[in-house]
Amino acid sequence: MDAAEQQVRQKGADGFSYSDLSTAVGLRKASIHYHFPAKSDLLTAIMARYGKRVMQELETYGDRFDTAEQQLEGFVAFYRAALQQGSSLCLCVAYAVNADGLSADTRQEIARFRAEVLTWLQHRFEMMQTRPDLPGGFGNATDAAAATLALVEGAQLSARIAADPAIYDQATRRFREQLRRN
Amino acid sequence: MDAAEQQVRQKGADGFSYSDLSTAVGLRKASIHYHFPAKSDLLTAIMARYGKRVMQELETYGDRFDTAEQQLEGFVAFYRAALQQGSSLCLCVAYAVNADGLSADTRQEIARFRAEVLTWLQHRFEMMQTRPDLPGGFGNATDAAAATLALVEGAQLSARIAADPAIYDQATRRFREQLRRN
DNA sequence: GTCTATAACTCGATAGAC
DNA sequence: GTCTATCGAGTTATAGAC
Repeated sequence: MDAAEQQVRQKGADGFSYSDLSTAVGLRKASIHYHFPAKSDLLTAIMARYGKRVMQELETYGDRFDTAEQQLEGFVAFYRAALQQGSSLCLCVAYAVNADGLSADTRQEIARFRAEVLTWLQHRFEMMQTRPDLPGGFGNATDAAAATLALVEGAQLSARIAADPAIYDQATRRFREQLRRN
Repeated sequence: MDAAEQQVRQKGADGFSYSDLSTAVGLRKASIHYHFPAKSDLLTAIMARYGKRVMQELETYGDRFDTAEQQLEGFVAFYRAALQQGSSLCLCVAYAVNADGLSADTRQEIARFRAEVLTWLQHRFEMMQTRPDLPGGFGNATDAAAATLALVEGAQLSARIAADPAIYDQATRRFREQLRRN
């Protein structure tokens, strides 16, 4: 599953085959079909595991960072780390383009993960709203959550197309500065 | 090429075949190969035509809108219109996921287009900077341009995954309000 | 320019031995 | 659980008649 996740995030759901995976893990195609009979089973399993892992990571930010601003900074940094050398994307971004070619199960897993991330983001923006003395207003918390997720995912895409992770930093700089100003 | 562009924006570069295209345009596969010998030729031609068309559209905004703010609002609306029913993406977003599977020519065409769009955006933010009396500061113009492109492309992705164009409006609302406040 | 026909290959998936 | 072998379908691309 590690190998499969890597392949999806680098080349998309349609961009790798059981044959590619076979050489990557040193097993034959048929052996992989034993564990994941259909490719959609594999794609769904990867997405479920990915979502669980990411949310577990985000939940630790409450302990590791004092303020909502720092937690949001951590969020931006986490998506930056996912870029690696500029070749890897967040899994649901990698899935997005071929969305209608995915199974209903996979799509549902994607939707569930995105809803959880949006809720997480929204809570952080709500925490900031309870302190109206702060300079950097981010407006409605739900809108701010949607905008933030779009920004980091769009920044990942930009960095990927340019094959330059620094593009991610550039696209998110303004937002990060706004957090620090608070 | 209209049919091919539509297919790419709906299903990605790897998500359609000459066979699909064949039924869409009422010609046989071999006839399409006559015009575009290799698929990469077709993908490059589509990207070049798309980039030219979009930039021509953006250039008209100077006449149609008085202020930089209005032109940027037009930009956000243009990317919203590209979404259609939530099924269609900006062409370079559709290309992005499978970026390393594309030919060097296609990648170069994508890079050229993105550079032109970023320059266009940057100029609008620079126009706004010359009026420091305005409330909504967008910071460094180059950063703002990168952030804006990332935002609208990320918003397209979010709307697409959710199969709901309204998500695009939500993710871009804050930015549009900031423009109107100027 | 468009067609039929087909080459050469890869895809996801299965059968059955071990 | 992993293997060899293979099926049927789909893929890009080409040859050659019209």
